[in-house]
Amino acid sequence: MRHKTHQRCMRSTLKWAEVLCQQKGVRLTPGRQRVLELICAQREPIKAYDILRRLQQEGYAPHPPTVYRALDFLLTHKLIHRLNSCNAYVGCTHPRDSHGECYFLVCSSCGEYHECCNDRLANAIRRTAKDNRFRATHTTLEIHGLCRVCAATAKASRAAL
Amino acid sequence: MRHKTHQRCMRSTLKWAEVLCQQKGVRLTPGRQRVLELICAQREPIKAYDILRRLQQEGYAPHPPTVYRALDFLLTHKLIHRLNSCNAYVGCTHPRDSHGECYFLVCSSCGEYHECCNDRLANAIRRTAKDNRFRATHTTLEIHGLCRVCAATAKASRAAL
DNA sequence: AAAAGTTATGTTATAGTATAACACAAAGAA
DNA sequence: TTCTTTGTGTTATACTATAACATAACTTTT
Repeated sequence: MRHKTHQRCMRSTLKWAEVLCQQKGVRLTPGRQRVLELICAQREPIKAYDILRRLQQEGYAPHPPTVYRALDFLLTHKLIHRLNSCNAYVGCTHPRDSHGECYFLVCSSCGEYHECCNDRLANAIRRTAKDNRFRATHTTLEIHGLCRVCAATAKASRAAL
Repeated sequence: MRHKTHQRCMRSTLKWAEVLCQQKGVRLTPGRQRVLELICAQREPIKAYDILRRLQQEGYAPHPPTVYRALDFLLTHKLIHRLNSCNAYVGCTHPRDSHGECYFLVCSSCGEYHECCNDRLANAIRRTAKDNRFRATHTTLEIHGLCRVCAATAKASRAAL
């Protein structure tokens, strides 16, 4: 399967954000949009206070609550996700899809993330919940390790020793 | 499948901690042991600063680093786990087992947690990593929702309306 | 037992993450 | 317009975690 490039996904997310907010009758204010842009411009998860610092560099100097409010809004509408294991935020790479749960691969070396919301995981989670008579509402699944590129690099540098 | 009671698991963890540390030649100091006891005495995840407050009530008044060091030690030796989605710590309910990854069910209503480290989940994660040529090292998996008891209660109270 | 080395704890300070509460402003509805 | 709702500004503070350095306790060697 071919993936869209990160850039294309992210342009698409920004475009989609407008459409979605229009549809839902909620407001994608300049502040919210700018936060979404910053998040989407990165291939790596970004932290709330890093967003804050970027905005300050731009001359727009919000306080923490402003940023967290924008994050809450974007999370609510599933335009971004929060990685609990990193205290960081990522742009959703498939914001148009009917949102089930989102699962993530995160590279410990280069920091890149990749959404991996497949049925096998979803089923395993659903069945685990069922076996425990547990009514699942939300799942955090974050797989850390080395992405294919960094794994290859690591292997090469071990071989060179 | 029958589960051991929480209490029994936890007495077992405390006992095992001594044996394990003996085997590994590391020291289960009074402070570390006390932190482990506090964590194991709870059916719910407990937060670092709650541990701190409890210890202060006991007259032993450590500063945050002391508690976090104890937590690090216990995490390292897999006597406890950290729930990233809660910023909280739980006692391991199967500390003797050769430790693969641990996955959790956490009840949003009563707070109880349950480890659910089954092969289906492990396989789904392994295959997802493989499909993405990702070398996984550590996974956070925390399923939130209602445990069987709270789900039943919720259902009953809806019916009563 | 003394000295030296290692591991653990105490202490101070501070970094990093997030929200409560209230005032004000902007946008939409009556 | 006036009212209502929604969003932002601002201050203050709560919560989570660690760096850095001093001291103490335990181990090993002499």
